[in-house]
Amino acid sequence: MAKKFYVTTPIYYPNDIPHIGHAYTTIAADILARWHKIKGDEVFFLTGTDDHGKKIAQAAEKAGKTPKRFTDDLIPKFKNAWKKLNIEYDRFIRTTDKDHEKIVSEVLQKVYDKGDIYKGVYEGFYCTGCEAYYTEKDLVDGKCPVHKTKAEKLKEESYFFKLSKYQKPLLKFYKENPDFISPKKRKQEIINRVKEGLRDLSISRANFDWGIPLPFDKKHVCYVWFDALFNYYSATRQKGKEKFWPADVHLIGKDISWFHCVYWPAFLISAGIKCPEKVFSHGWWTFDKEKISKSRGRVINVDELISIAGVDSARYFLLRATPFGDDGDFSKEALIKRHNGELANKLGNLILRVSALIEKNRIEKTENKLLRKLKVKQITEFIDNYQFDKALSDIFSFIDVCNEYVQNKKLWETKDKKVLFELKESILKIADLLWPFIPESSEKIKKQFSAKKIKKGEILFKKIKWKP
RNA sequence: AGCGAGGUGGAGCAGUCUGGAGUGCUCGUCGGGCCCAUAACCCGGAGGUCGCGUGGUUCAAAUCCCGCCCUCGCUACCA
Repeated sequence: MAKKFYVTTPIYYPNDIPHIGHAYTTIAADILARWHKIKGDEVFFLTGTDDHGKKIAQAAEKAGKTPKRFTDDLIPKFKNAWKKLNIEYDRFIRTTDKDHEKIVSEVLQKVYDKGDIYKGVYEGFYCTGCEAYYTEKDLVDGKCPVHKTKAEKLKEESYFFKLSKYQKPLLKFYKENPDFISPKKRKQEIINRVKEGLRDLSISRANFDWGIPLPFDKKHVCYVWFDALFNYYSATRQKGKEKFWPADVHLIGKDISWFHCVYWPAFLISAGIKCPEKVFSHGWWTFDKEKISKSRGRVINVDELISIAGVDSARYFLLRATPFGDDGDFSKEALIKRHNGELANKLGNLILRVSALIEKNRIEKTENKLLRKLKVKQITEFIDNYQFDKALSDIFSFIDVCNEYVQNKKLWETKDKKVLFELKESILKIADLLWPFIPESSEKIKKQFSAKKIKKGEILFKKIKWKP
């Protein structure tokens, strides 16, 4: 029987422009999904948007639209970005989807009945200019960081989730599931903070209505995290999808690891639902060594990312340049260097020279000794352990071996049919392994090299001229 | 301040968990080869006291332990 594999990205905030950060998580999820498809697993890959919340309601009002209409208009931006990046997700969920709203409502009731939700008072510092609450530490000398006006301390009725009650169950859960928080370096960070104690969490608001109403008090709507996190679960309550829960991995940016590693399992334990297998937090990209900042224009959006060297090169670069989980630096120069040096000079060149030689000569079936030098087992292990950079490094080492092989065997003189066969088969294997990373190019290579008559093809990766 | 991560030839990394000659990779640089191929490919060289203490453990430390310096990240209702 086929194994199941369920991978998710966070649900993104629809008012954003899809940028390198969104793309990174989503590409990684796509790679994992494709990888498991190759292995023959039954795969479910979920992404989507978080449509609720006060900020959206306000932005919609400004635009003169209903919140629903406003978000409807924003969704294509994300769907198009994923299409351009060759992301093959199975479902695009929105927190406004009816099935999701129904599940959240049911779970809220369940957790309420259990006694884990109580009515309390939320205190915060309110800035009229922002029409938003700040925590004390956000304020600068008691003033709003944006408007520099004095923030008012306000109290508001709110429902709270008894997070404090789950400190011990969470610590127990982490102990019993040592790989739940990944990579390792995030684990101790989270555990130490949980050990310091947990405060109950406000999960409702009564001063706006763009959200899911609490089933036991319709004056309140569910506040962001409770609503948003459950998307991962509600997507599996559809007919035929039940078997996918619990998720095999939630891919997230390290900024939201606290919510996924603490709130999320606490909610699930309370609701009596199984917890996901793993939450993997990847690192952040800086841009030319500077922190990405929207206000200073230091952000790479998806269109820019693709325009530099194409989709496959962008996908390749993001996963090759930095260990998944560490921070990385993005620059146009670094991307072009990888594109030229690795995809064009090594892989592209190999494809071209071998296809040209085969076109002019013939191949003859033989035992493939060359292929033994490809460390398939090692590469498999790397990908299964989210070490994409190392997997790619090993695949490209084998490409080097192939280029050496052509050279050492002086193929253009000997025209050895058996050696050409070995190369052909090896290239097909390389294409298979690279498919999750660079699907478009991989499919072209496979088509070219499995044809009856192999011909010298188009250049796959054109070199890009670059002057720093 | 607390917690976490990192400091390896000119640049970027791997190697550290499970100690074994400073090993490896990419870029750059110098020299050679080849001409099938995208001025691509292949071979070889130069270049590092592996942040510091000339600290501890050990036959042996980039790797384990201690101290210090520097850089970066996280510190909760903010998606």
